[in-house]
Amino acid sequence: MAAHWPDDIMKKVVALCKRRGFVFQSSEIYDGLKSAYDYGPLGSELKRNLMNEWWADMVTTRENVVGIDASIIMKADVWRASGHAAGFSDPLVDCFISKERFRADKAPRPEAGADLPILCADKGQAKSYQALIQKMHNIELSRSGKELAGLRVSDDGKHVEFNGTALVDYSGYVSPCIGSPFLSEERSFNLMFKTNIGAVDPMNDASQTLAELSAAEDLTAAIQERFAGNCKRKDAPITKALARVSDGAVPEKDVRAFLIRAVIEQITFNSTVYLRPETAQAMFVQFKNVMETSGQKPPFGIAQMGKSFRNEVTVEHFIFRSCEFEQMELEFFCEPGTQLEWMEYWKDQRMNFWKRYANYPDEFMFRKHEDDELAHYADGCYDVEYKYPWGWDELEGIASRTDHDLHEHEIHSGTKLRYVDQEKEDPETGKKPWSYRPFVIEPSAGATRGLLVYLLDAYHEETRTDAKGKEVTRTVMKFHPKLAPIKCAVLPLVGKDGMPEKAREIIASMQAAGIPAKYDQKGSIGKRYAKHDEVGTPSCITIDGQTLEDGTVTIRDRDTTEQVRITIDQIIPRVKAQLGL
RNA sequence: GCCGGUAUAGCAUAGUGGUAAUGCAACAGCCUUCCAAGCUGAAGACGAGGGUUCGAUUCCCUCUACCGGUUCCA
Repeated sequence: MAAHWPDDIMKKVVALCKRRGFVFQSSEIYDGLKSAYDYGPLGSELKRNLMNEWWADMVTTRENVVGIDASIIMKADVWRASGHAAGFSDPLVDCFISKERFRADKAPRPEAGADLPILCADKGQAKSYQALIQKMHNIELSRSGKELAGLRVSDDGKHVEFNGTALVDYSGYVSPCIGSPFLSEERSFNLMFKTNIGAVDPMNDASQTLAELSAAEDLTAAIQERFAGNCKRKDAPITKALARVSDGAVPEKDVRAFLIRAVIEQITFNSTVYLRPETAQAMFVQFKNVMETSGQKPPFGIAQMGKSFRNEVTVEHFIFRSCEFEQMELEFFCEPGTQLEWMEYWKDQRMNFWKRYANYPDEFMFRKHEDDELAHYADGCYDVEYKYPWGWDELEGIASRTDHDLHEHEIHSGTKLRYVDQEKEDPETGKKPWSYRPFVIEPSAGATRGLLVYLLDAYHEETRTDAKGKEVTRTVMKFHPKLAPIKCAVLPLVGKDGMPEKAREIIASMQAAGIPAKYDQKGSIGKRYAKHDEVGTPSCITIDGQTLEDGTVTIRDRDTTEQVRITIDQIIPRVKAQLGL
């Protein structure tokens, strides 16, 4: 944990966010909505500042990167091509004993005839699991320390046995945590937010159709009759479902529910759209349009910032992992063979970016993905990690995705997604021109995670002794001036003697110079300083009696609390310099 | 999801089977010449639903949300 943090840093940051209007819980007056957050007056400024910095760094200061702003609602075909519709529907399984939830495809797979020891965390847990299994299956496993023995996979691999008697069906795997074979059915993980486009709710049609079909004696025949037209299409949900049923792939008891589900899917098929689970796909899908209209050619990038939506297995740590989040992504298209050099380049660029605005740059690091951790199409991936209060965790992923995405969209859409290089020879044929699908480097950052990182990085508590000898704590958010939601506060020392008027005058001149300055007259001067420390305002200008006499003001630094007296015409250049304008 | 914990005003704490107190903050005003000063005033809460009860914020159940663990991602 960083030295500048108190123990309960998360609690304090969350409280400050609410108290000062950075982040509120969504739908709070209706009891709140899980894992959704609203950014208040200061939070929306902070987020906008961060995202503007990213956009400036990635797009407006580079000749070979252009931006897009795509629709959040995208056609289902996009997600079938990207693999999100299928590949992300990971089969999840619950262990009835330990209650853990895990991915079936990642679980250990003891073979036929193997013993199935259940390994618990400690003796107490072993005892309670032993009792639970006895209650559920009426068997007593032998316990040795924290291990329970007696179960094995039958020789044909179909059952879990105890003393030669089949107890339950064997799923082919056991739970990763304790090795239990007492598991629920596989259920797919609903990654994407699905919705329907169109003014008429497709559920009207679905319920009507189901009411008619469910009256039929032979459901399969009734479906075939009702969907005769759709059944001719091989990729129609109803066609696939009927085929699975006739293959016997669906257990008898589940057939009816399975078919009813397929009917609903068929009816909603054409109106189904998804909220994007990542901003990346639009950049692949619009690759051709963007390249042709912007005059770009590889190496070049398409950048996008915006919201994405995922149903998470678990949401946690405030805004760190939420269902609705905001991304800042670049897809950088380059010549095949040059991708790893570009990855090194973007790694540096991105790490420099995060460190630039941080008080503690050493709390960022790279983590290289091991080969077995990489997606099958990727040929390299680094995460930028931050040292959160709960440990190192991800902030940005920089992946080398080969030409996988463009390739998939070529296949699914039938549109060529290539660049034709007139100057170069195709390495395979040796002939000009070279038509290739660019390889892609993808630096994909979480904007809302970045926000959390800088909230944590900025949070400081300083204890000092006040005039009465009492210990007081100063909470100060040491935001980088570029990120600070309020850039400068102008404070009349007291609300009379022409000080407010003078302050308003100064604010008007600052705003005319492009500095968003805020007026604040509420409460004593000390309170106002404390409040602006807490929201991270880098400097406060104070108008006092002397201002009216000689045209000087004091300017106070947030981090040191030191004040210097300057003339009014020095204010703008000084504040501008601090903001890097 | 699951396990454990929590839920009283914006925040922090009281308290009670007969609907709630205090401090800070916020708001209006007065006063105030540099680091959360003072005075006055007004406002604001028992997370939601159900049950037991004459009566529930308090006891019971359910739900919702949050925090900590467990697993997927930006």
